[in-house]
Amino acid sequence: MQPMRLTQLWSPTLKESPKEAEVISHQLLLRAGYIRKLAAGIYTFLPLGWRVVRKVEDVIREEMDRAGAQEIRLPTVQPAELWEESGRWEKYGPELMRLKDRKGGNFCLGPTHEEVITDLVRGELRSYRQLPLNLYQFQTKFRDELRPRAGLMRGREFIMKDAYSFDLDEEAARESYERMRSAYDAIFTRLGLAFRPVEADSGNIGGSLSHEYQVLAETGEDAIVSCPDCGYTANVEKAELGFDAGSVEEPTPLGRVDTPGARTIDEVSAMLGVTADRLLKTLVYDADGSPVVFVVPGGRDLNEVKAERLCSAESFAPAGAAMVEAVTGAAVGFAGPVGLDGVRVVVDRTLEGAADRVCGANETDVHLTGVMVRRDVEGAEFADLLEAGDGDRCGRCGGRFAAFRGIEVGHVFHLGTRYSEALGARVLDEEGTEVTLSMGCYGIGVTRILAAAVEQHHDGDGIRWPMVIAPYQVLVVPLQLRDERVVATAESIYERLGACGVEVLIDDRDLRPGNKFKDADLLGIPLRVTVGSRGVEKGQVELKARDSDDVHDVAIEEVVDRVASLVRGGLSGTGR
RNA sequence: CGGGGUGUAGCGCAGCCUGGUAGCGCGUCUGCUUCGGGAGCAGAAGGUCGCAGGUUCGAAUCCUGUCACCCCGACCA
Repeated sequence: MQPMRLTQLWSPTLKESPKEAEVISHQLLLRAGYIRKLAAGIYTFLPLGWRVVRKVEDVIREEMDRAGAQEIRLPTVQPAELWEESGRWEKYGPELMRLKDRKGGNFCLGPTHEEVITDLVRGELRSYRQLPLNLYQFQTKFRDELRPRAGLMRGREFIMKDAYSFDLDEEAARESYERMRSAYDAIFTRLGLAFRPVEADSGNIGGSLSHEYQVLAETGEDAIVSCPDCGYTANVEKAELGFDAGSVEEPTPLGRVDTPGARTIDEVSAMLGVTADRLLKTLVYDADGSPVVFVVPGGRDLNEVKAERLCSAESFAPAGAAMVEAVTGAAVGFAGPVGLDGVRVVVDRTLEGAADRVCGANETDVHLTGVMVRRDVEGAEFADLLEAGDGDRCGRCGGRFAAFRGIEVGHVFHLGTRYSEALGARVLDEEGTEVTLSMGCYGIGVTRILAAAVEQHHDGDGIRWPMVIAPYQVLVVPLQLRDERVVATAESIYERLGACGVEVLIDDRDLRPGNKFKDADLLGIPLRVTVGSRGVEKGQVELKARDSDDVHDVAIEEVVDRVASLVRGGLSGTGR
C-alpha cells in the first residue's frame, strides 16, 4: 500500500459530532472522516473507512482460505422463485427488500444467500467425491430493518462475509462447523477484539447448532450471560437456567381484592403494597390463532424463544386485546391463570411450589390474593420460561450467571438439510444412493466490526485502532513546516518507512501543531512520529503510541527501525 | 407499526410562543500576524428556513397535510 500525504488524502474531520450520532463508534467514525450517511442505515465509506474495511476483509480472507474455504462472488439481486422454493418469500417478511424488474418479475436484494448458493451447488454437485465443499464471499447485504440504528452497528445495507459448507452427512457437517469455529476464533483474535463465542438460538434460519461471536461492549444490542464457574456462555434467549426445586411454600387462603384501574405489575404492586416478585405475570399469546397462557414471576421477562418452542406453532405473537378479553372475560390487565377453562396454561417452573401470590382475577378491576399455583391453577404445565439474567443459576453447573452486553459480529449455524431438502441438493454416495447434502452457514458482519472495534478501542480524543486493522500504521507529524530541517527529517523518515513496507501517513498540512495533534488522535493511527524543531536540534524525534500516554525520544537514525519493529509486533499480536 | 423528539449555511445551534427584508459559534476562502494540543485581526463566500397546500397586505414563525432523520419499544443470520 502506498504511503500518503494528508494534503492529498480526503479525510474530512469534524470538530463537532453530528447530532444524529448517539453511540461513540458512530460519532467517531463520522467525525474522523471514515464514513458518511446517505440514508437511514446506509453509509458511504470514505478512503480511510474503506481501507479499514479491506483490512478486516483481508484477515477474514486469510483465515477462511487457511481453513480450506474458497472465495466466490454471488449476485446481489436474487429471483423470487428461489425464495418461493425455500418458503422464505412468504416467511421472511418486510425485511426482505422486494423489487420488480421491467417485465414485472419479482426479485429481492439479498439479505443472505442460502437459496442462491444451494441453487448453484445443486446444479453442479453430483458425487460425494466433490465434498466437502466450503464457499464464501464478501457481499453487500440489504435488510430493510425496522429500525436501523447506531451507524454501522445496525445498518440496512452492510458488508458481510458469508460462507456455506456442504457435506455428505451430519457428522462431516459438524466437522466443517468445528473447522469454522476455530477459524472464527483466529479471525476475531487477530482483529484485536475482546469477544466471546456464545451459544445461541438459531432463529428462523433453521438448524439446531449455533454460536454467536459477541464482541463485549456496553452499547451492544445483545444480552448474554456467562457463568464464571464453568465458562458456559449463552445468549439470554438460549441460556439454560438452573433452579432450586422443591421449596413448597406454606399454604395461604385464596382471596379477592378490588384493584380499580391497576393493570400493570407496577400499579398492582403499588396499590397492594407487595413486591413485584409476589405477583404472577400472566401473558396471553396467539399461537396459530389459538391462545396459550404463560405465567412468570412479576419482575421477570418471558423468554419468547422458549415459549415459542413449547408451542411449535407457525405463527407466534402476543395476543391482541380481543383475544385476551375472549380468553379472560376481562379487560386487558386483569388476566390470571386461575379458572381458565379449556386454555393451555404454562407456568414457569420456579413457581411450582409458590403460594401467597397475586394475580388478575379474570374480572375487570379485581385481583386474587393468596394464590397457590399447584392448588389453584388446574391443569397447569410447568416449564422453563424465563429470560436469563444477572445472578440467575447456571443450568450447567449451578453457579451464578454474570450478564454482559455484546455486539454480534459473527454467527455460525449448523443447518442440516433445511435448504438442501427444500431445493433438492443431493449427491450420490459411495453406494450410489442419493443423499441430501448437510449444510452449514457462517456469517461475519464486516462493517459492523468497524463499529465494534471502535467501541472497544477509543478514548476521549478519538479512535485507537488495533495495528491489524488501522487504515495506516504510522503517522509522521512535522510540526514546523517553516523549519527546513524539520521538513527534511520528517520527509526522510516518511520515505524510509514507506520503503520498508510500513503503511505510513505524513501530515504535511500547513497547520498549527494543536490542529495536527487533535486530528492525529481522532484518526487513531497506532503510532505517531512527531518531528519538531527542538528535537531535531538534538537529533531526536518523538515516538508515541496512540493507546498510551508515554512519549519516547528516539534518535533520528533509529526511528525507522524502531517503528518498523513495533509495526511488526503489532501485526503479529505480540505487542504494540 | 406504537410512543417521544428534531428538520433554519458543510457541522453545532438561536430565532417561532407574541408574523414585518434570516442570525450566532465552528468550518470554508483572501490577506497580515502567529506557530508543541483545535490562534488573533480584517475582509468574503455560503441559506428554496425539509416539502406541499392554506390563512394573511405580509409566514422560518400561525393552520392542515406530507416527507426525512433520531431516540425508546416491538422486530432481527
